[in-house]
Amino acid sequence: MSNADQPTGPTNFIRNRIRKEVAEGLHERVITRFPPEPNGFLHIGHAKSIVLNFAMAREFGGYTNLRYDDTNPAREEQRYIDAIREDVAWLGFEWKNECYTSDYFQTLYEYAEHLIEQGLAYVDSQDADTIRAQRGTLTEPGTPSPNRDRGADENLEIFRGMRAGAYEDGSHVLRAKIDMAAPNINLRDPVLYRIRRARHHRTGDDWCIYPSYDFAHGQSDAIEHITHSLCTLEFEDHRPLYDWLLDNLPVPARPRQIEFSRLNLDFTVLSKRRLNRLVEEGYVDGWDDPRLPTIAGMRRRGFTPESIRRFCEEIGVTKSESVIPFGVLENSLRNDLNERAPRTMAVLEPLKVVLTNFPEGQTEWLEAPIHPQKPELGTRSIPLTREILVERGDFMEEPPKKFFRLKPGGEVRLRCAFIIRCDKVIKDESGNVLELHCSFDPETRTGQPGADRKVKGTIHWVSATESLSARVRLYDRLFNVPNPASDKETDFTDHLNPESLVIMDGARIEPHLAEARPGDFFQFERTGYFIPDPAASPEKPVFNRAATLRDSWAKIEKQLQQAGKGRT
RNA sequence: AGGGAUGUCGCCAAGUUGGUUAAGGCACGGGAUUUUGAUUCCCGCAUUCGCAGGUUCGAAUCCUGCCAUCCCUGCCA
Repeated sequence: MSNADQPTGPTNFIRNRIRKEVAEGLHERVITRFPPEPNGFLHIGHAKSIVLNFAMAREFGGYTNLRYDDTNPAREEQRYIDAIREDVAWLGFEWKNECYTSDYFQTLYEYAEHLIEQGLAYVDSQDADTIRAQRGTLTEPGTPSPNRDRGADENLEIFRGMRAGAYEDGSHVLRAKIDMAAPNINLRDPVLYRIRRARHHRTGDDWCIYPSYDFAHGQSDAIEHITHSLCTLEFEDHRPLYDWLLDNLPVPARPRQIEFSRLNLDFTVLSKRRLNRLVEEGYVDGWDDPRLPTIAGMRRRGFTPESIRRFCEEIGVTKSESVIPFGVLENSLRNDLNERAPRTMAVLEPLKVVLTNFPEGQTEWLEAPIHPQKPELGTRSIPLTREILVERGDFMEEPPKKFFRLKPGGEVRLRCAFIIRCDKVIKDESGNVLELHCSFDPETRTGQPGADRKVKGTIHWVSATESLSARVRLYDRLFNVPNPASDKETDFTDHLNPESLVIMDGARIEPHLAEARPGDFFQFERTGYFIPDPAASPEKPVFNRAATLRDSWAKIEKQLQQAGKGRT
């Protein structure tokens, strides 16, 4: 899998700008970077950034680096690095270099000394609270630190002492000397370095001072000769600082930062903080829970890399904040899997049907197409027996109008088999339907001349004796409100959907599904797209539902219900 | 004394050197095909571009003012 097998996406302001710059000869090639902080798993919002970064570089003859932005050892871990690497690769992208901001710690340190020597940075020996209080407010300017005019030599001496470990955590910071009255708060002498005795996952105890994001990011971009540093809108205010640092440091290249709006999806959360809480507090089963919008979760849910990439291209890249309906994501999966998924039948909530005119003890093997629109994909064999199972929901004793499935005295087609008529409903003493007695019409058997007789409905089924039992996990949206994080009064976890996971242990599947392996995907006809769970085994098949099929009957049913309510 | 952004159909989003009929996708409504109420296929869906003025033969595109929303006061990224 290479970066190149993606089609060029629709036009957007970044692509247009780069195209123009390239046309003007500003760049020989475009080099981008994807810079996650390894403090959590990647989610669909990151995918948007990944797709953008790789697309721009690919389109303009360059490459993309994967750069771990690891400047805060207190929050970063190796396991996240590994997960991120796996996810980017799984999405289908090949980065040129695997980089770490920590690779540049020495250079960054030298840049800091350079700034001090130029009189553009100073050591502040006040505590965090004091510095915060002096920063001013949104409408009032800050006040200068008493250390602001410390001489370069003294600054250098203390800074070297900081690096050497001579001082306590928090006793000094290095600050840029810009403008305490700047309307942009990021320019009010931002902190560049802090003392932090924490073991770094890569550099160990080599350093006890660490650069801030602002001091690290632009310089790292320059070191890697990144031409376009694409990031999200909240960094827009940082761009003047990004530029100030690059303008005042002897960097080897001059990258430009361009901001775009981050992805929002309804009925879920896309902040690492909240995702982390869901995982840490046990609301979900780890970072790869299929209900999570993490790449790992979506992979386990059954999303394909293709569908995620397509989604990211469909939604576009702009600077306006937008919320994409979750259904758009599901749709891109459906579009992909509709083309590629082999068809099979599974009955989630079985109801026994006895075919009274079918010989007892006989198993007949039928050939069913793997894909109705693609006969070249061949057929599969499915066993038919006297006793079969159909979906409980496909039978109604007193159906509403337009119910085209099984009802007493009614006819329906068994997919890939023949038309049956419901002759008798067997119930227990409390009125629960136990089984149905049906007779089939041999003339209508698939392949027979009578097979084209029309009936309104076709239902799926499985042999009662030859099918396999399986566990099926049905996933639904994690939250029951469109924007769970919007409400300031309640915690977002209050909006968790209690039915986001429904486990069906009595499902029955076609026998060939015993051979299903991780990486396979299927359409269970009429019910949805499913994949084998990685934890499943041939002895105990488990399937996860990635998405339902579009269901216009559900829509009609809803309308009927509402119409009924309206009348009373 | 604030600064930075954004506002085109229910949701995304093209379109911005002003040029006449405002792409496309999703959703929605209608119809056809269908042994998945799936898929596929037709048709419909903004006299209008946050609002109000102005410039112009002509404005979503230029100017002025206003309104709404988002981001910024971590030694997080």
